[in-house]
Amino acid sequence: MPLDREFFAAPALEVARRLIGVTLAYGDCAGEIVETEAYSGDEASHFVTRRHTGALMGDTYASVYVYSIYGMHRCLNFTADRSGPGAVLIRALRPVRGIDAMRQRRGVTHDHQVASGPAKLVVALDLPDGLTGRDVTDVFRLEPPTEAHDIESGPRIGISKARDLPWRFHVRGSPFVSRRR
DNA sequence: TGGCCGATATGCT
DNA sequence: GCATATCGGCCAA
Repeated sequence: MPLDREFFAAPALEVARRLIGVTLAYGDCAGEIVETEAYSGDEASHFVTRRHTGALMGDTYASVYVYSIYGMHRCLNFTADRSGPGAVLIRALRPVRGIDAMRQRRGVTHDHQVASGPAKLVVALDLPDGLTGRDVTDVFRLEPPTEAHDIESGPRIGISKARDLPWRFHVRGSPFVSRRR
């Protein structure tokens, strides 16, 4: 049974934690989510720093939110929280299906470099423009974990504000997570 | 309308 | 470890 919209109605922190171990499928490709970050109304959140485009975080849950950064990268989020601003950034996947195609699009040889970063996974999955605002469950298929994972949390990566909040989650010891700076 | 900044990735030292 | 590519979104003016 795939996850439904209501999975995303919970606060972003809870959704971020619960997405670890979920298998994300798009087209012929799929990967297990091994790293996420939660954003809500905090100072690092696009709800604050991109008030117009980030309004989606307050207006919706279970919507796709893709943003671009540094002119050349795009990152995938799912909005969350039915009663407040929330989104979860998908930061890394362990490739599961369509691995050859993903390797080729990324121009890498090893599985652990295919989707070990938020912008990398967008390239690996070959996500098109125009997904923002679409219903998550219409675009992706999300299968819940079959096993429990050892989940570690820590500060979010690449932000200058609210660095103290431990809102990043990842599978402890996984070689498929993004590398810390 | 211009200038600044960023939830990044990569390649070089 | 550090520079840098490259541009959308934001706000001040």
